[in-house]
Amino acid sequence: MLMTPKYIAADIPLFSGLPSAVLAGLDRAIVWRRVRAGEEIIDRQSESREVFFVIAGKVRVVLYSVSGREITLDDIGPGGHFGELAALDGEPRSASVMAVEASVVASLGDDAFRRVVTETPALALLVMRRLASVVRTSSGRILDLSTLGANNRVHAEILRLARTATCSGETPAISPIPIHSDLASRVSTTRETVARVMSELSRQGILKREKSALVVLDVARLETLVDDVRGDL
Amino acid sequence: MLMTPKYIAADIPLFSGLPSAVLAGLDRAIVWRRVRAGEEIIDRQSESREVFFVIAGKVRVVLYSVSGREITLDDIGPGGHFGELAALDGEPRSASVMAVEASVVASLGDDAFRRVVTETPALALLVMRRLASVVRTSSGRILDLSTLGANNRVHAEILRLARTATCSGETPAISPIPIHSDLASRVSTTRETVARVMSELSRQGILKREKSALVVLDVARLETLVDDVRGDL
DNA sequence: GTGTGTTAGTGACGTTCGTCACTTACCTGA
DNA sequence: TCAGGTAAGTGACGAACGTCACTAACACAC
Repeated sequence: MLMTPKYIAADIPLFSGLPSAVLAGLDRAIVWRRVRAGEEIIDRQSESREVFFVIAGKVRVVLYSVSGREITLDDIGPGGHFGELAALDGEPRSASVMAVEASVVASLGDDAFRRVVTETPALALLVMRRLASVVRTSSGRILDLSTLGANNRVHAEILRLARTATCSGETPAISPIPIHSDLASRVSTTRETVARVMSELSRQGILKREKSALVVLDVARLETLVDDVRGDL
Repeated sequence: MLMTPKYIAADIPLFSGLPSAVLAGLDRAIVWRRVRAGEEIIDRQSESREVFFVIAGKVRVVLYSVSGREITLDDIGPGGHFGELAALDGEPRSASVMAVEASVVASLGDDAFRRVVTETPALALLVMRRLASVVRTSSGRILDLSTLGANNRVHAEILRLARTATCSGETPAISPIPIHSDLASRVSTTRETVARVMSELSRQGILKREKSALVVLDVARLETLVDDVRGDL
């Protein structure tokens, strides 16, 4: 679904600092696209090499097991980019990406991407930092998968959500309420396990499901649930 | 354990193509070090920021669970480097690194590293590609941890070892025989599980433990063991 | 030889959690 | 208001596998 170019290269935060000559070149190379919720942007087994930039909306990086089970690696919002791996090393796509909401994305061919990145040291550094951050989260996830049981991974994930949702010392309200199956896909377990863990947390008075938010009543107790088992192993 | 500088910056493959003026500068900044087998090079909770280059020997990147359980992320040999994450983004170390063999490593401060990387586009590209490759292996591992049971992860790992050990169509011999607990740490299971899987494979005539090598007698059957369960999930 | 240390191999047991099979609760549109 | 679709909650069951507790095999030292 192509678009009349309402957007320009300067709208991509990663490129915002570039000299206007470079931006002009990029404008010619960038393809803008509007995608519907659920639409696939990168297919794991495609031969494409472009880099994508999220302007609006939200996309999800997923892995599929042969059986069709879905593993969520990351969600990327406005200002983020994805697809650099194939553009950098020329290998096949390592994951699939789909829009979770209606989104606007820009795409840039691999050659153009490598050129602009190598020409602009500051940009190269940004890309490297983004890669570094992906490596860090991946390592964290490997650690979780290796040392925590499924229940505790759910605990840990709720804790993460609570921490990012909360403004300051207030009792955190996670909103909108995450879909259980999404949560399950993020921590590599099943919908049922997530439901059971949440029931149990409610029963213990740690969590409360309200109309439109998940309220974490007792963060401290949730923390000990995670840490204890980490230590017990 | 410092050394008299028997080595120079040009001995680091990553830097081999640099102009000699840059190399001279690096020579002044690089610290050479000889480490004994088992010695720790990076401690996860240290504040250091240097990048290290492996000249000789072998180092292992590991994560420790709070309980002390060890998770191997990667082994790095001559020509490889590690420690870029902290040097790039200034965050704390994400993993610990120790020498598995007596090794020679070079280290470069984070400022100097960022400078030389941003000054040299080709170098930036190499670093990005290395990061990309780390992301790819991490994703693969997350997939394995999420979709494969412990037994099948051992199968998959033996298969990987067999594939890299074999020259061409011959029956692959893995040598030296990997230590069970090392293998276990790489696929996040226990020593006991590895031993049991190997016994079972021997019983089925797929694997044979010889004097100084592990011979994979039936690669095809090993492959189906992995793929079947990937599909069955 | 005998001692000490590391690596392997294996049996028994119990927990965890994925799977299956339902029921229930919403929401939205006709 | 009823249908149909999606999300959530829960019970029962069983396999997988981590843990514990040994024994066995081999090495190197003295």
